[in-house]
Amino acid sequence: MTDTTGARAATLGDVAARAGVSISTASKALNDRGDVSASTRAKVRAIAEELSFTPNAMARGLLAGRTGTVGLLTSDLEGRFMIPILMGAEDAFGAGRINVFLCDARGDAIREQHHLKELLSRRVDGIIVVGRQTDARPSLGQEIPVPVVYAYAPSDDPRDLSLTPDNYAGGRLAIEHLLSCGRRRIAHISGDPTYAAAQDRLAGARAALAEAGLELVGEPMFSEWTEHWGRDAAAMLLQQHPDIDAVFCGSDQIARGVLDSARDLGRTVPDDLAVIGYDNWEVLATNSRPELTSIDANLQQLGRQAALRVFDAIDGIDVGEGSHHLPVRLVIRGSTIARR
Amino acid sequence: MTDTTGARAATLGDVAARAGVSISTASKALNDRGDVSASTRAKVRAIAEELSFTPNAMARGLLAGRTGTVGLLTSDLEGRFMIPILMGAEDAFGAGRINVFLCDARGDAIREQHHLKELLSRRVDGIIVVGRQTDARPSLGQEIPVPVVYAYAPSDDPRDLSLTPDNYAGGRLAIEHLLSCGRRRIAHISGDPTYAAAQDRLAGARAALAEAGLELVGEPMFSEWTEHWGRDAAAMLLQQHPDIDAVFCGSDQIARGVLDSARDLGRTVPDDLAVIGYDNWEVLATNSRPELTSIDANLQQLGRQAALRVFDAIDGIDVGEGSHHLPVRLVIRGSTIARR
DNA sequence: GAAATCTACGAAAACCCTTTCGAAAAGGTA
DNA sequence: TACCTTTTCGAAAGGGTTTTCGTAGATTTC
Repeated sequence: MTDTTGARAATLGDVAARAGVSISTASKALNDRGDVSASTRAKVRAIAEELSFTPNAMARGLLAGRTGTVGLLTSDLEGRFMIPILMGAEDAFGAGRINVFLCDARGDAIREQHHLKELLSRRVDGIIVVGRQTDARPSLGQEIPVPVVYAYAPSDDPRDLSLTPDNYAGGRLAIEHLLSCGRRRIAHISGDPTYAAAQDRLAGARAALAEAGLELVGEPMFSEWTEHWGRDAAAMLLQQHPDIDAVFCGSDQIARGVLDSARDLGRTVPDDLAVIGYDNWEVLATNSRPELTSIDANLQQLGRQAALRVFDAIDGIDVGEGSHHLPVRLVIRGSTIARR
Repeated sequence: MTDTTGARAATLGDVAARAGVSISTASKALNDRGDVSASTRAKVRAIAEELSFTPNAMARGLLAGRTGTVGLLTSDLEGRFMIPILMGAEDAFGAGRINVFLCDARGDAIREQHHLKELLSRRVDGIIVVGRQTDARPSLGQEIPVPVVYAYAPSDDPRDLSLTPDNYAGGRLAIEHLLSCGRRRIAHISGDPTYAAAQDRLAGARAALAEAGLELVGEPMFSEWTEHWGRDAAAMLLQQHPDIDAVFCGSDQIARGVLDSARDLGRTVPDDLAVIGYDNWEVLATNSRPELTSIDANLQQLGRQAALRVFDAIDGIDVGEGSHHLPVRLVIRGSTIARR
């Protein structure tokens, strides 16, 4: 246990006293400001180094009126969508010498309010709200004295700025890819139909099919975002419509289940049946047989974007409002195109 | 975009002025301290509410010498081991009105130093260092003016306090469970042999076997922590030693691969072959056929513990030193015991 | 009615830093 | 020598809060 208790951190006053100069001179020496002789500057610097002086960010912030901190308010840390977003944001902020307060509300509105108050009392310069679904979530309100950006889950108030992945485009992209692979009889297995993500992806898929003069084979199948459901659904599907040549899955987990059932039923992927997933969850997508083609929502990029918007807002740049749908990306692997 | 720019947050002075009392009286009224008449207190409270006054935590911290913040220094946010630890810590801190600064060093020592300096300049009251492997990592040093606790990856300096899951006990537990299921011919497939986790689990497993007068069947197989390797290794293993009745896998991913190959080769799990994983990664463990028995490292608990230790250290309680190995837990599912 | 005791409030210090402005010292010019 | 410029430094304010201590007024006691 590192515990140098009692060893109070050195203050600027300590440095100044030790160097035999005034506090103001010491400050100027350390910050390259004002008129300080080279010798004095060097001396102060040396002493500061020796005492391992670190300016107190609070005292500094008190003066500047900015803290150089940002709050990251998530609904559900567990959710794997949070992590890349969080990484992207942390990354962007880190580059700008801003530190991140992490708060996990556990999906509880009361806890969220509580955390929000804490963040405000810490005088964060901005807030990013990360939701766990792409469904709209309640706005924190317009009364917040710092800029707020919503990531992944958009705010239900159009006056807020929200960044969310473009699930519609993702659905299109998936189908367009399958079509370009020569598939024509395409079915859709997805997760919980109450998720906006499920509906948006389906809508995109239908639009792309319609443009090609096609329709989904059978009704889209909804239930859970699990491998189990993927297996069960695929088994039913292949029995009812043995003539399908592709399945667009609402998630990689579902796709894994579909691959499993397809193998059980003697269908060869991708020759006989192409399978495309969604989310590009590497652990699942790159470890299946064959590896899984998937749609990647560029979440880390989304986190970066959110951070940059907050940056701009802090600098007084107007960053707009409304829901912005960020582009997604197709990652092609063996489940849709045979190797060589 | 919520942006009430210019709407400076209300200060205690504003409240006091509006209430027609002095700043000190206002402070006492809001903090239930000192002698304030009930009527004055009520009045101040009402005004504070009206102005939605939130005390400036910086100014408060400046005085108190404590910030009520803790730094969480991770090496690799992506790693899924971080997240539960982070959740546990955030949870414990949240209960104590402490906020968490999150810093991701991306596994880079220089970036870590950089973040450390930032945290110190923010005058965090304590630091938790979360590593991505259970291998010992370089200590941050003894010169840090606040308590430091290492979680998951222990520090290489025994004077530091480290909390790490007990992989040795995990290995024992896995084998003891297999033995109690009546298995006697047990093989081991694990990941990267340079990981302390791999070696510790193996050592625990061997110890448990030795106590039963048994040995591993064949040499333990090491390579990667992937499903692919699990499949390949299992195929080899079952060819070389068709008579094995159980496989202890170093990770759930490997176990998934083993299940896959076993099915391909016509082995029935668990009747014919028991499989046990490690990490209890729910997404993998509960979606396999059959579901996977696994060892859970209680990471969220570990995060909580780390937070509590930091709490204690902040309160001046000596929390000890050295590497502490936290208990792990067996989660039994269908891959080792047939349903009913 | 004077002295002692309470009660309620305010002034001011302290926390640590940055910044502005004024002053002193050093050097140069007429 | 008197005056001016340049350079270097320090005093002090300001930021928002908590806390200590002093004081004025109200109330009680003999």
